Formats: sequence, structure tokens, C-alpha cells
Amino acid sequence: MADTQRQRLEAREEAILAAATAVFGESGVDGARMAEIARRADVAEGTVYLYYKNKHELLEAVVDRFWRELTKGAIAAISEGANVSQQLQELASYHLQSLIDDFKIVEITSRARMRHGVPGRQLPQIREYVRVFDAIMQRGIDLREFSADTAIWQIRDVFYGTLEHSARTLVLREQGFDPSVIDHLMRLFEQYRPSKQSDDTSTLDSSAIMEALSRIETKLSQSP
Amino acid sequence: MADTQRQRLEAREEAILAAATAVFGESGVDGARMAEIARRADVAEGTVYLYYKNKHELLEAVVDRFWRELTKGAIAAISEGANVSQQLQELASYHLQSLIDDFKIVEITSRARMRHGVPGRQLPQIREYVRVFDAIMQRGIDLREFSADTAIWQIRDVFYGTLEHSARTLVLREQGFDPSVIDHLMRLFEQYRPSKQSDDTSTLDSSAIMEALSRIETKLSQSP
DNA sequence: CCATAAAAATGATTGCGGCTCATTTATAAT
DNA sequence: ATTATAAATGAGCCGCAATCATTTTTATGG
Repeated sequence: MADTQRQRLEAREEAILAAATAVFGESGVDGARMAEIARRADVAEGTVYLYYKNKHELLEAVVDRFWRELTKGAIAAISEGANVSQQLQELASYHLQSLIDDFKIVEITSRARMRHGVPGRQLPQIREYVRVFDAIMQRGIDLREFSADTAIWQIRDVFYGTLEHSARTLVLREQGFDPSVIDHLMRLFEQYRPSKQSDDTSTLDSSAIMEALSRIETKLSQSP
Repeated sequence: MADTQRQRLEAREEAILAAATAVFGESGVDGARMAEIARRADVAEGTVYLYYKNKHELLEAVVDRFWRELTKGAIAAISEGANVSQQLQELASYHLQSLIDDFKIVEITSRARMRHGVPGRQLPQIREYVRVFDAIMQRGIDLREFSADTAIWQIRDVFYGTLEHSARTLVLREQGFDPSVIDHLMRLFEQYRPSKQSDDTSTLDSSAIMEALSRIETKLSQSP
């Protein structure tokens, strides 16, 4: 059966990836021995090289998988119907918690970005991950909850930059998750709301309100 | 002369450090060959190990020196008599410019932090460097230019986190220094000023309405 | 100026670990 | 059952960090 064969190959690849994730996490990139990874995956050392060209590609695969899982988790952590601020808060909390929990792998990420000492392109799955933020922010701008006068990439750098630095601070101090970091960041983001003062921007945005009202109406009619 | 002797030794150490800085910068940590570093410093390979225990300690020395120079530069870049906001702006500009100029070495820093795969302590000179920010911020709080209700470390993480992420973005996009990043960050920091007066609630404000609607929406989706 | 001890420098050698490749084993095709 | 192809193996190769026995330089004293 060609199908079972394919499954066996995929299972082997998965075993190698899992072993590599564990060993990289425990021993770091330099400390990780290919022989040890092979042993844990229950394959010969040469077999690893049938699936991954070299140690660096294996590292990239591990990191890429990590961020793919993180993307899934982030999407799951965000309440579908909530407003933009709420979603941002959820994403921030999820992100900070993940960075703390998997600090080792996160640190390893910077290693994977390097291509023989030159900062190569972003890994595709990291690009995918930041789009989660972009999507929320874009919706915020569309709904006039946030103003459009700052480029999204700059806001994104504030968001992820702050959270990454904060995570490092918390881990080095051996503190855990600190909700005040999230509160602080969310308070900063108030800055991005349209100014409430008497500009032409204070005009009533009836379409956004009608959209929200009809969503509420729908929900009300769904739940007796 | 014991004095000349000492100078000769220091000159040798300096030559090795300079060679290492160059080679690490060009080839990255893994690409750098100890033989090449020795060759450029015009010493035998074994001699390098008289001054630095191993490759990792040499890397640490390179990174430490870089941040020490950066600290000097930062202090020089700040106008003594200026007000706190002005100084913050100067520090931010200097920092962003430096991160872009020496992106390679900055990326290598994360490597030096690692002690056989475990995130060790901060390097002493990096601690020194962040104190430049802390000193300015503390003065701002003392002078009541900034309010004291957010922990300095959190504000520091926003500052450095944002700038480091922005620098990476700019370098990867092959753009150079972008003043709007600084403007944006400084505008964010307005948030930390003590609030002067209560806001005016009488004006019609669609975003406030939207907020209220969103709260209702959230509550409805929570209670079926 | 030479003798001698100590310090510094050298580079051939070693050991480790990533990676290769000739060989073996498993699977598919006829 | 036979052959062809794909997959897996692990002993050995090779590059490089690190060592250390030897050589060279410098300091000291008579």
C-alpha cells in the first residue's frame, strides 16, 4: 500500500522533528548532538540526513513548526465575536504566556533566522504569525476603533517588541506571567484610538454602529 | 621595562579582539574560524587561547566591548542640559541608528547571552547600557515630567523592544533610519505624562458608543 | 655581557562531532 | 520468485576548536 508507506515516512519525519525539538530545547543548538537526536527518534544517524539536509535545516524545521503551532493557538485564543481591543488583549496575553513557557525555543528562533551569519529572510511561519496581529489591527482601523494615521508595521513592532522584551525580563527574573504588562501595553494602545475631540473625526460613524447592532440583534435572536 | 611589556600584551589582546570583531561580523559566529582570527591578529592560533579561554569567551568579549562603546556613544549623544523628552528622543535616535549600523553585531549578542543553550545572565555591559535609559526616565519622574505609576522596567521594555524590532524591520526591508519610528515612539511616551485635566464627556463620540456596544456584545456572547 | 629562570608564543597533534557513502535491508512491481 | 527501486544503516572521513610539548622572548642578577 503506497498510502501506508507514505504514513510511515511521515511518522518517521515527525519522530525526528519531535526528538530534535526536545534535544534543542534541552541542550541548545550547539549542545545538541545529531547522534542524540537520531537515538531518541529511534533511527540511525544517517537517516536524519535523508529527511533534513543538515543540522541547520533541522533547526529551521523545528522553529517553523513551533511558530505554526503558535499561530494555531493564537487563533484559538481569540474570541471570534469580541471587539478589537478585547482581541488584542487576548492575543497579547497568549503571546506573552507562550514566550515565557517556551522561552528556550523562542531564543533558538534567532539562530534559525541566520543563514551562515547573514540575517536571511524571515521564516515563513513567523510571517504567518504576525498576520494574526495585522488582521485584528486592520479590522480595528476598518471599524474606526483605531485611527489609520500610523503604519501598521510600526504598531506591530511596538506590540511584539514590547512583549518579547518583557518576556525576557520576566524569565530572567524568574517571575512568571505578569498581567500588568498586558494592562500597560493595552493602555498604550489607547493612543491609537481616534481623537475624541472636536475634529471632523468626531462625526457619527453610523455604518460601524449599525454593523455592531445587527450583530447583537443576530445573537439575541439566536439565544431565547 | 615592565610598563612597555604590559602595553605590548594589551596591544596583542586588542589586536585579537579587533580581528575577532571583524571576522564574527563578516562570517557570523559559526562561520568564524579561530585560525582566521589568529591570522588577522598576526598571532599563532594557540596564542588566542592565552587571552581567551575559548571561542565563546572571545565572543562574549567582542559583544561586551561593543555595548561598552555604545554606552559611551549614547552618553555623548545626549545633550546635558536638555529636558527629559528631548534626551529620550536623542537616545532613541542614537539607539535606532546604532542598531541599524551594527546589525550584525547586535544579532550576535543573543548568541553571547547563551551559556551552553541556557539563557545565562545579561552581560554586564548591557546592564550598564540600559541604565542610561533608566537614569533619564528617573529624572523625568523626579521632575514630575513623567508620572510614576508605571514601573520603569516596563517602560524600558517598550522603549528598547520597539526600537529593536523596528531596526530589524528596517534592515530586512533594506530601508535605512526612519525618523517616523522615533516620532511614533515619542508620541507613545506622551502617555506617561501626568494627565492635566479631565476629559470632556459632553461631545458626541462614536468610538465611545462603539466601546459600549462592544462591551454589550462581549457580555452577550459570554452568557448564553 | 653572559647565565638562568620565568613568561609568552608557537603550531603540530588530538578529539569531537557533523556529515558522507558504500553496503544492507525493506518494499513495490511484474 | 525475480528484479528493480527506495529507504535505512553506521563505520569512517574531514574540518575545526582546543591542547600541550617545545621553542622563543623577556626579565633578573652577577
